[in-house]
Amino acid sequence: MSLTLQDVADAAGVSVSVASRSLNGRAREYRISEATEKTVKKAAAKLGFRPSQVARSLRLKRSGLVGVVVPDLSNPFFASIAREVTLTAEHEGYSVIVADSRETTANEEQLIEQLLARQIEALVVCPVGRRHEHLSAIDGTGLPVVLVDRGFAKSKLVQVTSDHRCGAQRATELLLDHGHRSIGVLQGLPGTLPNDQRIEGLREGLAKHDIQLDSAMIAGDSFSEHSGYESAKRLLSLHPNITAFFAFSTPNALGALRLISEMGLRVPKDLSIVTFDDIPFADFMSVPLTTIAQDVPALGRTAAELITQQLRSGKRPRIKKHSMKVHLVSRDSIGEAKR
Amino acid sequence: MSLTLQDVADAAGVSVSVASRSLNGRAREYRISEATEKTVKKAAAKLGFRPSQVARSLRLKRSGLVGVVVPDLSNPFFASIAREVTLTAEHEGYSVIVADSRETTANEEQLIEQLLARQIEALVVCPVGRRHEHLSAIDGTGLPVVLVDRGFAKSKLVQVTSDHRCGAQRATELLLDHGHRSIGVLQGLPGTLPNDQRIEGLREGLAKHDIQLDSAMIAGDSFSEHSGYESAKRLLSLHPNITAFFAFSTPNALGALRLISEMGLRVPKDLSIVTFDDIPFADFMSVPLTTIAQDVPALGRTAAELITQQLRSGKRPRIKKHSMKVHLVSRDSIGEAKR
DNA sequence: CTGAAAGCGCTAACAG
DNA sequence: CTGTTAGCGCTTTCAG
Repeated sequence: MSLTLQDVADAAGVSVSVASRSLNGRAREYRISEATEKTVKKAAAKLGFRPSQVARSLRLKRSGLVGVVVPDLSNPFFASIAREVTLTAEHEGYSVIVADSRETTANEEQLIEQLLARQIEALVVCPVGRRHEHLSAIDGTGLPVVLVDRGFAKSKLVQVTSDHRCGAQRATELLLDHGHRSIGVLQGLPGTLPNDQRIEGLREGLAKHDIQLDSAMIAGDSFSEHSGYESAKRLLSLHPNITAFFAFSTPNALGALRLISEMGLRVPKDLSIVTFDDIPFADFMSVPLTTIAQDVPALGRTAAELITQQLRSGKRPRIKKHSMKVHLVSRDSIGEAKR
Repeated sequence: MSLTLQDVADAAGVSVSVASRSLNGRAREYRISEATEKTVKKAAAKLGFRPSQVARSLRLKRSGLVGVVVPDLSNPFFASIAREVTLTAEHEGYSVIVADSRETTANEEQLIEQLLARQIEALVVCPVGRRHEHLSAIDGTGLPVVLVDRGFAKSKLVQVTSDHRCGAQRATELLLDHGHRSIGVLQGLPGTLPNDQRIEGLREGLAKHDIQLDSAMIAGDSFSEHSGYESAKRLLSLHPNITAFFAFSTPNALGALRLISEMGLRVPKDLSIVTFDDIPFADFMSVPLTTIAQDVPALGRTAAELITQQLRSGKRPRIKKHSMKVHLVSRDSIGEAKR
């Protein structure tokens, strides 16, 4: 099959050790004559020698592999995170194995198991759900683990998430500033950190204006368009006086938008809407959505940095929870509340 | 560090060979007593033994790794392809290493080199550019290689692409049927198969109506929004009688759209537009773009199937070029040409 | 039915 | 300056 170091050594007329040392740029260290080094390198090049990383991994006990687990790689949000990790990993001489958990924790666990068997040196995961025992267990092992996006409030894991609380607060205040007092909230998956932190921000935003959070105004069970549509429908029928929606994800908002247009209403004339996340092509939308945009590449980049730091230093980062700034993108989906 | 088979063997009071055989479900084959098998499995479970894939790979000369190289993982198109490959690979017990070539062939070559060093068993790549010698070389090695999206007309590589020609032909005829005779073409990267096949389809569509392709009506040098904007601008100034644009990618179309709105014109009243590809959220756009949509998951799935077939049979597929159907998504960006 | 031992391709002591 | 050799963790002949 493929060439081995022995072949190169033979071709160069040296021993494997010399060949190994020459090719690994350690000729100096071992005081190998420049001539020999050249010969070896030339032989390797001529033969098209490609050292086996697996043999290397076994010997060095370093696989040079980083695992990335996301719930859905076709979602631009996760793809972007995976990309950032991949780019820095490549830069650092690592390769990335990506795994797609298809939004289920069982898969997530199983895939991580596989990754560990492959001797990955670090793991970044965008967890699916609310359980994290399996992740904590790995972290306890000493393997660097970084969580992205979905974190867990009460865990010592290293995690990087957007500042959902602050973002939600701003969104809320924005609506309040436009006179909205009856705000329908289209939430995502309850129990996840992003969702719950946004609720928290919402509560704080309202509190600033001395308004109590009314849980009857919250609906939704996932970050999907379907959930947005159904929740908007339900809220609107229960509370016809609603003047604005706060959607926790763009799909949620899109669902609401669909309902609104089906009802023959207009945004922002009849109903206002603000949403979390941002989508590509937002500028070309018929309803230019005002959103709280996450800096997705920053999430990925920070995770990657956290990983490389640990890989290099062998030490855990001091700070466990990393919060990425969000920013308001004002478009045109918020109008003045009618009284 | 982590446990070895020896540890399990010790714990179970057997030899490594028996341990290995028991855990690999080959107890029967080796006529190991059920009792011993159970003991071993129990011991392994209790210790939390995880066999080292790298040692296994070395011994078996099978890494269980598939390489995927894309130009930009954050692009939903490529992310979706990567996902499909990942899902089937996972299903087949393989893991996927993804690499992001950042749209340059030099990176692509280098990353593939790394993947080969990792002893990948198959490679799927969405090539960046126009060169393919490096890919053909690998293919010659016997390693299964499948190209997706950007193919190469004159190469014996296995490739799966959309039926760009047929799609372009339909788009062209659609425009012609609406009376458009002066059509500006916003092309992508010339020299790539998708681009050139679309030109071909365009030519055929026109030919059916006895119209000659006028290369002066074609502009553009990449699949980017910038190229779309600039090309539309140039074409419109050179040929003010243009009544419709045929954009080769959604970004190209978006660029044109931006120019059109800057000029205070309306789609489809003043100008019609049809585009290739499809974007998520297209239904929510202010200009509902009529497009020729590719079946992106199908591209990825087919590539994955082609790979698994080869992995299983060890044989090259008979058919090299695989063409995926495209379909017309009629929205509302084409109007009747004014005369 | 079970065990000893070789060897996958590489690196690093150790010995010249 | 260079070569010999052990061994990373696993599977698989080959001998019992």
